[in-house]
Amino acid sequence: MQKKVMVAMSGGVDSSVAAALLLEQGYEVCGVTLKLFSNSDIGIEERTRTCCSLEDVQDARSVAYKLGFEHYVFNFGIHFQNSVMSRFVDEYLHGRTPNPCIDCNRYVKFSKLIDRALLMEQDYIATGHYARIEFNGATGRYELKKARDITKDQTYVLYALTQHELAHTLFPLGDMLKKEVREYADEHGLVTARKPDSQDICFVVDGDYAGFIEKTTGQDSKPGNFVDAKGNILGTHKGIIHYTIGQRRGIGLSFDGPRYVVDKDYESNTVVIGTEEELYKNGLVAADINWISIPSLSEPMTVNVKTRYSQKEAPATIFPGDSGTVSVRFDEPQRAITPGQAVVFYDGETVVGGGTILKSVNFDPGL
RNA sequence: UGGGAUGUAGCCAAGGGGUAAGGCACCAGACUUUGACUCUGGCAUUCGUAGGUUCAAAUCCUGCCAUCCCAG
Repeated sequence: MQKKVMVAMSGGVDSSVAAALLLEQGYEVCGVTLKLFSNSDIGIEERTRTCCSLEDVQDARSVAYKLGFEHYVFNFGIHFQNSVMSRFVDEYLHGRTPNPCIDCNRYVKFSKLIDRALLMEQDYIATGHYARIEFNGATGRYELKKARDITKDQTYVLYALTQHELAHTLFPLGDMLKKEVREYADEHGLVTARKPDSQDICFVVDGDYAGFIEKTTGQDSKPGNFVDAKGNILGTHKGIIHYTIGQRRGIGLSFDGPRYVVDKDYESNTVVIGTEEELYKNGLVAADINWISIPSLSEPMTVNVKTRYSQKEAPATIFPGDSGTVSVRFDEPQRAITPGQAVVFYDGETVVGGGTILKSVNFDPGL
């Protein structure tokens, strides 16, 4: 019998095409656009364009209308507020660098949306993400695999999906190139065909994420010292939330060459700056691990590792650690390993699992 | 107050008669479904200041000012 799928439609080109493809494939499709916040929530004018603007909802709705299926709007504002925005602020205040897109996927788009979809007697949800899901009969597990269009692969932001979520999710664009998606949208007259790709944090309109944090907390960020690795004071920073590890711009101090943020200390409110070389570490400890292709890690495993979005993977060995943590030891030192960011483990095309970086470490190279 | 040294962009700095290198910082674009990195481009009609010499002065000369160092 015909399977039912609810497509999460952002109002962009990808999710529009995803819906159209599923329809072609014979699914009974309905669309939903998640209302994640209103402009007043993020302190901007009601009319300003944002990712959850009325225009986007209307674009999604008009695609649904054209293709002939139902379209709903779910208000997930409370979930987004609790699980994404407030976490984002809290992480920054504690000196870490969060990745709100991953939180949104983990806590809102997949978990909450799947709950709701199942309640509405749907079989699946679908999104316009570039990734593939396959069931491995040998292990009995659902696997997350890289997209065919490797330049648009989004597995890095999807590592937190559980087996239950993967079992009820479809990624229709996993085998398509971005170019083909745009062409398809164009040929089928979808209004979203020419819309630009989204980027930046959706709830921070002008790129001023620090301003967002200050507005949310109602407090200006506290200035502190820039120091070098030896603790010498070099200058004054604008507040620890303005910096992330590996960052060059915004230090405002002049040296004989470029300097980068190499560490942040929340306790003393200091930002440590140093040279490019000082950014390299050969290991890290991660927590909050989600395993996908394996049930758990019981012995060391050789994998390829990404410590940030749009970064080439690096070979490493992962070791099970205390209380569910994982230690990662890289073959070669890696640049700017940043607490709060996601670390994702790959075995070829397949996502083994991933977690949140707790801290970078330097393993003794001799061991 | 003597003696010495130095003043070139926000910072460091080349240039010592022929029309202002470079680095850092900063700004703008590109790239990017997070923060970043990276890339490309921009950034001194003017060299502490006032005169003088010269076809031509950041460059030579003189006065003044400022800063630093050493004496006392």
